[in-house]
Amino acid sequence: MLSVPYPSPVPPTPSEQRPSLRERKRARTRQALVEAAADLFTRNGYDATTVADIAAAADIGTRTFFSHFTSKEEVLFPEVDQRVGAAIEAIAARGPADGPVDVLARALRHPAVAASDDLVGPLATLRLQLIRTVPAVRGRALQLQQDAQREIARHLHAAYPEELDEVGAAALVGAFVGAVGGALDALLDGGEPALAPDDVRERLSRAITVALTPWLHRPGS
Amino acid sequence: MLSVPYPSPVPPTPSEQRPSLRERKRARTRQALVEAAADLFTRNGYDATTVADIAAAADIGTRTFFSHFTSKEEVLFPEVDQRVGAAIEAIAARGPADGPVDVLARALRHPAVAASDDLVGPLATLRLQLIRTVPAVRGRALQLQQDAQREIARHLHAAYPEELDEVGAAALVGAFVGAVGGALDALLDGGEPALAPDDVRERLSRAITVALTPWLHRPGS
DNA sequence: TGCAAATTTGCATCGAGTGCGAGTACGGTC
DNA sequence: GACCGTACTCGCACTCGATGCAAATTTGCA
Repeated sequence: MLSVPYPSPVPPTPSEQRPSLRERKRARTRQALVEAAADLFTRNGYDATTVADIAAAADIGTRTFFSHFTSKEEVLFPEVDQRVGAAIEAIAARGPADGPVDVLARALRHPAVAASDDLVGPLATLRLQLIRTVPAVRGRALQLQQDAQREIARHLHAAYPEELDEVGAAALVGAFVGAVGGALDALLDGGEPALAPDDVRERLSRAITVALTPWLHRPGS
Repeated sequence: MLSVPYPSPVPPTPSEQRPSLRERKRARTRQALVEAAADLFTRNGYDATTVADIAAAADIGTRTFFSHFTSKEEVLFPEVDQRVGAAIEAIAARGPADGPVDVLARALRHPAVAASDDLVGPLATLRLQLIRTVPAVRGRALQLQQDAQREIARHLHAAYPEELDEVGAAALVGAFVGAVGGALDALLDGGEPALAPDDVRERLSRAITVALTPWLHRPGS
């Protein structure tokens, strides 16, 4: 549960300062949208909630919603960047004795599958449930996961330029994420539509164990 | 083109006979939509082509499009079922000496990653290009891939009930598909937006080799 | 020939998402 | 503290994907 220092949006980036009033205000609005959306999705369902509803609940013009999020689904994935960042940090913080597999295994323990977990906050449970029930949300989650994979693969290759070429790194990361994702999917399959955070946490841990066992005994590649 | 004496069973799918006139007609219409869509997407681009355009080009009412395909993206994936079917066949046709890994490796050689390849027909190249450039199409492709994974995992578990439990099978399939997908993604990364079928075929083959190498030497799980 | 089921299609409607342009708030300056 | 450039807000009009509904047409079959 590492916290990233500053969100630093797009503007000139006050290279190491407290965000300006304007930025704080914008962040607050954004947060209000996320919370309003979570509340409405929970109470009325995803499809039954319109963007206009969300904006109204956050006391914001409908049009403004789309200046914070490019689509309705996006509001469910507010902190993707930080997750990928955590995985990349894990790669950077590797020990001299660690091989690619070790590093990846450790990286997955923290930020995990990039979109299916994150058991923190009120969004987490809701998000997981919507991923499993709303096609549009699932599609978006899978896209973000793929983006994260690409990013991680790039860094992994950079960390082990001699052992892993770009394709090999991509294959390895894909195998890891695919294995954990598949296992988690199977484990979640039996559960209720709305799973308790602790239950999810437990199952995720089990999924990672199952998925990684084949590797931990013999370093692939 | 031989005609078979028909005992005329039930309306829903004469499961092993020549399709009825109604069904043939419907299939023809469907095919016309696919071809019209492919043509328009190629010439004008995906976003610039509306569903109404497609329907008009196929000389069909706009509303009817949605009785054949549930969404605009769907028209790019007309034969998913057959692909998954091929993979499942490969599992069913396994030899006595084959382990799960062998079977999967063979299954992937034929229908492959379910959505990123299929190098046959005029749709293939176009589809691959659109998957890489249009978010909506990519999202849909990833969903179909995940569905296929689930299905294959279920069958693999059924084929090896003792060696693989459900979660293990899902993890294994996820690892395979993830590895191939990741490798293919990396290999395609350098290429042009529109890749020649032969090029894609060659790269896919290479991706599978790279992805599967770690397993081929020692059966995981 | 005639009826029941399936298909096609037009029409109305909803909601996501975008371009445009005016209004408003903020940041930095003199 | 007033001033101006810039970023953010937000209403309006509009396009397009998608769905419900019901009438018209076609096919299957007795």
